Amino acid sequence: MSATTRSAGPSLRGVGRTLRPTAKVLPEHARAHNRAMVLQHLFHQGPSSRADLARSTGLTRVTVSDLVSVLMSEGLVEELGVRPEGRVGKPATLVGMRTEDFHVVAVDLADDASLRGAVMTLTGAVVARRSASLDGRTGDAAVTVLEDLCRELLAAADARPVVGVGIGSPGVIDSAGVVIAAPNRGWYDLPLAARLTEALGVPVQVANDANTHALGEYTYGGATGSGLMVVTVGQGVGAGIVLDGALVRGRAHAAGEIGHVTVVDDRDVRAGDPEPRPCACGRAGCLETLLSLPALRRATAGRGPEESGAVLASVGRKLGLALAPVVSALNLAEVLLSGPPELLDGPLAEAALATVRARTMPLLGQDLVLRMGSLDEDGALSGAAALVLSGRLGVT
Amino acid sequence: MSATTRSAGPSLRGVGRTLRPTAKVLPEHARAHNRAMVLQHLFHQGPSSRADLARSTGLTRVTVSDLVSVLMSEGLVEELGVRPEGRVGKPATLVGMRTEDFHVVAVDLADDASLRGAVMTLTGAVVARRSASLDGRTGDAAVTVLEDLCRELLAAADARPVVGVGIGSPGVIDSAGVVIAAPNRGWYDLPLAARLTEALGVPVQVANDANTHALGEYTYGGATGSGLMVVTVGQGVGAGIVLDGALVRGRAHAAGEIGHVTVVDDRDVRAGDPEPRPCACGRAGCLETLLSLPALRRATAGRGPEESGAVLASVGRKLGLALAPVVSALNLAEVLLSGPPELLDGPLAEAALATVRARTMPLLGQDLVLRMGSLDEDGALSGAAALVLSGRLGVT
DNA sequence: TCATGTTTGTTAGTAGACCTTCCTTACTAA
DNA sequence: TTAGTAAGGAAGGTCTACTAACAAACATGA
Repeated sequence: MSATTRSAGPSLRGVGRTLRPTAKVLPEHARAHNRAMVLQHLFHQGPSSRADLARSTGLTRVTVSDLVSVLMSEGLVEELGVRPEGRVGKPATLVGMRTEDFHVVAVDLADDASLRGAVMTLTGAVVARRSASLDGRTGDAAVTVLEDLCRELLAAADARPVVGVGIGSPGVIDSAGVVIAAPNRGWYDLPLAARLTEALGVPVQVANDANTHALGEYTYGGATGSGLMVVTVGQGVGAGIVLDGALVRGRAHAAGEIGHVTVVDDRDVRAGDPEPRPCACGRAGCLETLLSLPALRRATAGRGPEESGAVLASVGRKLGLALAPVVSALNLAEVLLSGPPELLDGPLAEAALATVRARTMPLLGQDLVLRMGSLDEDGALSGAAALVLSGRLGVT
Repeated sequence: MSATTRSAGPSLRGVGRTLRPTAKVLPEHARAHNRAMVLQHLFHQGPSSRADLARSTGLTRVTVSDLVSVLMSEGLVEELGVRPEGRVGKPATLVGMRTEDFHVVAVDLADDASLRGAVMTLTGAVVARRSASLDGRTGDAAVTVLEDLCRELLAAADARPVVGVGIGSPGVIDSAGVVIAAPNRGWYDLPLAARLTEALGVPVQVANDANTHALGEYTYGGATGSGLMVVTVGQGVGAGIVLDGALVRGRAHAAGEIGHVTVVDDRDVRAGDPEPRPCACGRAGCLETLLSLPALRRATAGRGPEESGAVLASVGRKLGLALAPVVSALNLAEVLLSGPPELLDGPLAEAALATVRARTMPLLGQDLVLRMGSLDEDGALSGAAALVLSGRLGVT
């Protein structure tokens, strides 16, 4: 060996205290993945032949045929006859996902006063609506209201099979559907998904409402999966982030809580900003004190369009200030705004985009898309439905 | 059916233009995953019995025995005799990863003037060092210098098998090791990994230096994988982010480019900040104009400790300003600083942490760890080595 | 009109990966 | 000495996806 210096190097043993979250993978998991891939293609590309599916997935025709026959035996997929176009060779028999013959129950808990629910097809079309009033109930009583609403919706599903129940709720919620903390509902460490699954006899998925929104935009809105952030503006301000097709959860399942980032401080006041407003979180100057619906309505109330525009633009700049570091750090492809277009889709969005562009590397800001989400007022429900599609069928 | 309204729902067909990046999974991929899991445990927990491995991985003893015998036939693992402690039952025969009998070649391209390289064991101990001077060469000439350095290092590996070559380079680099753009080296769309793999006959992995740093802290430094950000301070400022054990790449492979987030603008000047300095990127007031090593040295030159402390604290506040939205959006667990401790590990880090805490939700900021990285001056090399471990053996 | 080539979907056989079950080995404890 | 326990290996079974080969059904061109 040539002249060398052998140093100790970083210590290694004992590092093991940080247990890495690895899980075994069996062939059957591979099978489940491939099965989900077939469904995914049928869902997004529409009816296809088995040979088409084989080409898109990279699997052989034999394997695809096998997967399709299983899916057909479960009723999830059906044959639709031969493809009309005349091409050379044996005509293809199309198979399609029976998106209209299965239902999903979706519930939106974002509102403090009432729960909104719907029965939807797998494509997100609303088949029936129901709602329930909370009347100030919290804790267990609120769970009972939710459970009753779910039963009502399940009954309204018209005897069609229900794939699952999806619930978007405010608060911090882990990936198993345990509500760690939802102060407005009085829920703490509540295993909501498990409890409702038990009570209803149907698989129930629960996630944060901003996260379900992001999932909904990804699944139904056609947003890019590599770097998507959805900012939801309602009573509060939240965000959901999808990277590489998966939701970002965060260390304490609290990813996306950007509503309480400080955007107005003493220095801003010295530079000309109005005094920071106190926030429900106990501090002052949070993004939520400017960007939430109540704040926006208060700020624009009684003002003409021009004056309102200026106010909204100034809020947009604050949003851009908070977004710029996130866009830079993650190299996001899309930032979507979800909320009333009359407030968000104008000077506010324009100012936000301009601010982000001005404060990030050209390479990052240039191709960034900042626009309104493609989902309408049922966005929250679509998100809850997407949660079920993702959790139960592997379709995103 | 009860009274229902059937609305159109979000359009679905045609969304398919956004092709989801799904890939088929075969049983052999499951095998590779499980094999990596066994190595992972041996690497981090040290020698274990086959039965131990079976318990940790969830696989059966039979399967683990099979995997271990394959790994032994490849020489990566060896039997170490029976476990000394006397317990009930047949004594366990320990197997261990031969971390000292394999080498990794690591090269750090962060410096503009010279390339630093080392031969390391799998645990990150330096066995030999070599370096090469660029003398202003760029483009193909720079690649030649790099290739020669790699050959020298491979020759210095003392006939022990080299698992691979890891290279951390500035610039935007995709996951296949193609340098999309590295202006300082004059590299654009250069398939560096493929070219060197071909030339050297050894698998070569190339990634952004901030990303390799993050990987190094995760692998060797024992940082948590669920929400880690490493900010590297050198000629410029970069960052690497590890979420759920995987590097964040971003839409254009440019994730982590936080050096050019604006942190000083006209408003800050009105509030008392000095004029924003022009940045190499063409704009002004970027984080890099304050936090890069040249900037920090310039700002503290000729000042006493107290005055320097104040300057460093003000830079730390700016860093905290940029970090707060990222910490909030991702609910990060750890932010590590990499660079000279005499500049970073004092008022600067303290001010950064205080600023982040003050500007984020208590739940998010409270448990956040902001500290110096655990890797020493060889951190860049360890990161490049970790890149090889990750890419070639699946060990992180 | 008829042979030819193409594409589809199925059948049969093979290799890989993990499992369950059962056995031997080797030790501790009573 | 006997019983109990744990480690490791051998045999056999199931599941998964692959390759190879083939029949069916069409378009095309001589």
